[in-house]
Amino acid sequence: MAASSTPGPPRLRRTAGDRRAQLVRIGLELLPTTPVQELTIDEVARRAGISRSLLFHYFASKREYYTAVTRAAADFMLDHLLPPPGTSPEEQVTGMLDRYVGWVETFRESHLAFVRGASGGDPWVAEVYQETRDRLVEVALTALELPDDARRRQLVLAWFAFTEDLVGSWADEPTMSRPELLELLRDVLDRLVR
Amino acid sequence: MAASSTPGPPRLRRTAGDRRAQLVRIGLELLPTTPVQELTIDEVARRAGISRSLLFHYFASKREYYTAVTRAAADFMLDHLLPPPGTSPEEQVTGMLDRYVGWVETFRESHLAFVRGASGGDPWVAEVYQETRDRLVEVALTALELPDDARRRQLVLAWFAFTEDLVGSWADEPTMSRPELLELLRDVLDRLVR
DNA sequence: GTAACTTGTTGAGCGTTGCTCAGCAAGCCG
DNA sequence: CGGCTTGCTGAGCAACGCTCAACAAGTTAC
Repeated sequence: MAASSTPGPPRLRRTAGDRRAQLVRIGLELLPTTPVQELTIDEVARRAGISRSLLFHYFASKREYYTAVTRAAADFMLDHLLPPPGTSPEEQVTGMLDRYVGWVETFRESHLAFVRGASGGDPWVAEVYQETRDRLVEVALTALELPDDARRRQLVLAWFAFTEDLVGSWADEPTMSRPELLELLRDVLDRLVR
Repeated sequence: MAASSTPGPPRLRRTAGDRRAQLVRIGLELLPTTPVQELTIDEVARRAGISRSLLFHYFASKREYYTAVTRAAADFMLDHLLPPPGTSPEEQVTGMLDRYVGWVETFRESHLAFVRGASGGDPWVAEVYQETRDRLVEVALTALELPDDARRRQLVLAWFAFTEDLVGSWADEPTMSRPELLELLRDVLDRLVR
């Protein structure tokens, strides 16, 4: 009734790809302020200007939706961190470390949201996160020119946890200079894997 | 109607304290299998053999309930980890480390659930977790006989993240002996705070 | 013993949210 | 024009958090 008397904005019809991309993008925009799993379908649909039902047309469940959002966030981060081709191993390590600190400084909220969402209990999200970390460990060990055994993997992964935590609190309250921080992190890593 | 024809178990009336304790205990039992925030009032009430309404009589909201459960879990862990009075500083440090590794080995699932719930997005739960860690940092720095400045705090907290991660994956796949693990952790901590 | 009072306890019901389904409507082809 | 695909919606269900008025099991006062 209201619809026929108030035509409203002309119904916009998008291609499947466009719509999916838009929905994921909205999820990414909401990430900094909302834990992934607490994104409400209602809110996302409202922002996209579509009905709840349509979202379920593209994502079979809420979980599938926020997993897609998480994956997009992970890919975004990987793109930012992975070393450009053709750099020396040493440059790769220092470069990644530097970019990682920069990343946390710049996308503080988003990064926290990602890390949190990851350990926040949902196995699907955790898996995406684990894949991302595994990928980074692989790249790091290659750049360090060290063999990739189980023990070293564990140590580098734990060092990631250390780094995430330290850079996070350091960004809140800088208790040392940026170069000092980078050197400390690098130093801990070196001692661990050798 | 059904109630009058089927008297069922005689309605048990408990004191307020008993009831609260029972509800928190049920929450703790559910913790290993369920992220705190996903505990459903229905499930808890069903296990306690009471109506949903009664739970809301004791806890004003679901959040208040699972925060109480989290706090109980944190207290439980602190009781286990804190050094007994009258031990030397050195014994305190090694003892806590040893007990912590044992803790993760024994209560693997529960501990993961606690850590996860903590970083899982809810500020209230995160606060309980932060208080717990702060408390541990304080004790650790005292035992190490080192001053308690902002920088050292950050480093010890980050070392906790490192330790949690490493002990967790080590428990899954032991890539070194237990004494080696303890020595490595202690070594990293020593180097960091000195 | 019973009336008054406190308080542990419940059932009915509301609003929100994840999810389903039957069907409308916009573009494309014959 | 008729038929087809497919983006899209509205109504509605089930589960969940939460409220509220009222009941009933103990306890105290007379």
